[in-house]
Amino acid sequence: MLDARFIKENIDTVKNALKKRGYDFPLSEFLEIDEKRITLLKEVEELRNRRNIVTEEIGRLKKQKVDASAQLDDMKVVSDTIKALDEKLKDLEDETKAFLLTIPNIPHESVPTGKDETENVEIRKWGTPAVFDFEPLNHWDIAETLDIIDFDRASKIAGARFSLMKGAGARLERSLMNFMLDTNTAKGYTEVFPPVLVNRESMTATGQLPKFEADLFKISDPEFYLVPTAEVPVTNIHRDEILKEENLPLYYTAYTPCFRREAGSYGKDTRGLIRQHQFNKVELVKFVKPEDSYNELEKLTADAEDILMRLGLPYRVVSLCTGDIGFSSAKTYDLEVWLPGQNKYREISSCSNFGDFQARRANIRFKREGKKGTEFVHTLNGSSLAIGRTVVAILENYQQKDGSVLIPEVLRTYMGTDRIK
RNA sequence: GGAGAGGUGGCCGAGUAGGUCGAAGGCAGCCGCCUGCUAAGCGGUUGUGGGGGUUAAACCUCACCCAGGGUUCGAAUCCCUGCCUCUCCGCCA
Repeated sequence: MLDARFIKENIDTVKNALKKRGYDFPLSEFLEIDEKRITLLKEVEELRNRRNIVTEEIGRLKKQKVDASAQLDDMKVVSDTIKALDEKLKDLEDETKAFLLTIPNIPHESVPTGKDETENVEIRKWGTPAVFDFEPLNHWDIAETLDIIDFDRASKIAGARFSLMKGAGARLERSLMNFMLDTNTAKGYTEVFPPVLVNRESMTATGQLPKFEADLFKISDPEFYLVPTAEVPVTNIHRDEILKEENLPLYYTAYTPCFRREAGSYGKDTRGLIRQHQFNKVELVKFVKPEDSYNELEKLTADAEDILMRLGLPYRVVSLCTGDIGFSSAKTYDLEVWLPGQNKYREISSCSNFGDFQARRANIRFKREGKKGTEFVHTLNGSSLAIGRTVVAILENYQQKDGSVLIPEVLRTYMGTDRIK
């Protein structure tokens, strides 16, 4: 969420930023409503002030047993007026709030301008895609041969876009979880294991709601949303809190399953593990001081990259352009891992700095020592990594001519073997 | 699922026959004083958000005693709804 006052004072900046994103908002309409709101607010407050004064007087008069019926009658009218104006005011407040909640974040100046994913900019590459002396297979073919993922039975149990990991496949999934969490906690991230059903407020705080309801699984009676990423519950850990400066930055890492409707992706990645309704992910989340957030984004991205390096998986880092970054994000780096089965790089992690956008929605502030007042923190997060896609990458990059798959060094103690065959 | 109790400031904890309560008191924190140092003691001070105001302050004002409604000239205090916490019974991994 952007600050209403910031919008008012920087109308052109906001307009341009949103245009770069491909959004066109009736900002002047917003300003009009907001101005009405302020005018009405002043009016109501003045009436309240008067009521407070007279009401006090009535108290005094009554105590002295003096007749106060004139004041009483007066205030009855004033109170009715306040009530009426309050209703109007609430409408205007709701309107401005609803408006603010649907305006995306302003991209950072370093974000490349572009209309869609074709204009994202490659920042760096790591590793060299292996050269195979045979035709590399897709991960689902490898998995079928090794009997470690059962897609047919998964669709019997649940439906399309679900998977049943089995034997070494299930173990690989679990090994990756543990490897990632262990690596992250060794770097100072605090491990948390949060709820994966959350309330509406939490989804609104991180920006999934109100705009992207269609992407979410929801249950009713009682109402809960299934988290599409650990970002949601972990960022909400500190919702409505005032943090101490000395405690910043805060680093968290969390494993959670993630649930996504994948509405509108019919026909895309229908086979295999790439796009599932339920997948596992280890996430990194940071709460930092505003002046540190872009440096922290680089460090967070490096921490996510480190997982890929340790696994020996070739990847590249892409800076998403203004037309492709997410709604809440001010800047995003995607990590794309090399997939021999598809002969291309595919997203495996997304690392973002949200600036104060989520913090304002979630009301997460901090207090500087010796300064009065509070400021919003900056929030960041990134996957380290999406586990399903990491399984895909390992199967495809480490496949051998005989159909077996080598296990990356760092996973062998977790897997209890150096090869799946 | 059934039966009860409760939600007040950073924390503890007063305050319910409605009025001068943003809220006693204590603790913690901050600033002074005192003291050889520390402790104790003494005095003062310390919430958040909005609107206005100022170069910036000061300052003025509105709101906030879980949340949302209601009654009333006036609500932390009364009524309703919701959320959360706790205790007992039942059920359950």
